[in-house]
Amino acid sequence: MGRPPKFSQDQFLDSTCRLVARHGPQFVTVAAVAENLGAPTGSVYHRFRSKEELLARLWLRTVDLFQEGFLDALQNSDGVAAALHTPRWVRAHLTEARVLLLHRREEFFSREWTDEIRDRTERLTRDLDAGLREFTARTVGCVSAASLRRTTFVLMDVPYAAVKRHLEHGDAPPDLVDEMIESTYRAVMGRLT
Amino acid sequence: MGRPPKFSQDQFLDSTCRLVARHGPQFVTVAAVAENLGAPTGSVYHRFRSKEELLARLWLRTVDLFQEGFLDALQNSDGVAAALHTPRWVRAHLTEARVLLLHRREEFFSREWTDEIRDRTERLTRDLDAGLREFTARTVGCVSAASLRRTTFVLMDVPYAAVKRHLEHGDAPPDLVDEMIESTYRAVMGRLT
DNA sequence: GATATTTTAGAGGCATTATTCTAGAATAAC
DNA sequence: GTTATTCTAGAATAATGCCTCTAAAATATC
Repeated sequence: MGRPPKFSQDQFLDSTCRLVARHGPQFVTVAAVAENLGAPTGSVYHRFRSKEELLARLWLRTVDLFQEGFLDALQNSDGVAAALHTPRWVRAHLTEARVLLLHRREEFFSREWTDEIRDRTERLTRDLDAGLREFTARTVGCVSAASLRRTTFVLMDVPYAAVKRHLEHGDAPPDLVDEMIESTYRAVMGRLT
Repeated sequence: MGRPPKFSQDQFLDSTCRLVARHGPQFVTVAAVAENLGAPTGSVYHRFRSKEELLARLWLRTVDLFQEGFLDALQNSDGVAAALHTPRWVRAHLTEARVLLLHRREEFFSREWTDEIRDRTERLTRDLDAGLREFTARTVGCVSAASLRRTTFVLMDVPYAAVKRHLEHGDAPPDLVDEMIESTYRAVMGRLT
């Protein structure tokens, strides 16, 4: 009952996503988010308590989207496929990729000021950590600090580095990127794979 | 002649550097920069036309500091040494490294609004580009788009990625980082070195 | 159709923070 | 010592942008 909503929570998140991808979080204003959607500024506050909550939810939604596929690849494929998940995901989600990979979490929200936001954040880092540990144990054998650092490097840091330069230009990463990621993977992980 | 300055331009830049390293550019206020130095806020405007100029000059000064050593290594050492310049520089300049490597240029200034700022920015990118091209020509032989991308990857992207995770925690990068950078270098550059 | 509820719509208040302004202090040149 | 100059000192001003508030609109329930 009541007047049916014209603008959903997701629509505001989509609008924010576009603006963040284009200009970065610091240049996003509540007025711009609303205008980009043709909504009045006040309507934003019917869906989100504050600008910070809006940005936090955009961040969490985007990490969710990325991480789900990554963890799946980590469990059900070999290491190379998991390492290549990043460039593939980026090609399929250019806008979201710019949001996720060109900015740090602190640009979106500084403290967790709700139980829900805090829980979701913690769950994401815990799941990622667990996935990496499980993969390391299965692939390398031991989960020393060094071996964990090594798998994190080849599965996350290097793919991120390879893709970043292209995202900054607004381009999709070329095939060469996949090739370099794979070479790096084999070099650092050695004969273990 | 005139009253001798109590606070120099560099002192304001140092103060800004500390604050940016700790909290990021978006949380730096002119009042905080001045207070951090024990200066009145108005004095900032005796040295800089605006907050944006202050941040722009900090960025340029920091890039200068990094790039000088990097280009030197690129010309006078082998590729591995050039790739290892990043972790070494980071260890020697932890605060400046957090400024340079945890933030993008756009967080400091968006447009070049002075001839001087524009010229310095352009010179920096031109010098870097020239250095990378020269190195690629000398080491690989040809300077195709692919070979240039490859050298950029192993000399800049990978070292940056390897170091970033540690900088976020405020730690100096461990030796393992150098080892991974070197492995990656040899793997991607192949037998050419 | 009356009422309760939820939303649109957008103007206005309010807080933060960049910038300017005035007064006075410190120094060099004469 | 006087003057011109440059700076400190910090209060006053102005702009930006988050958030709130009131009015009206749209719908479900009775």
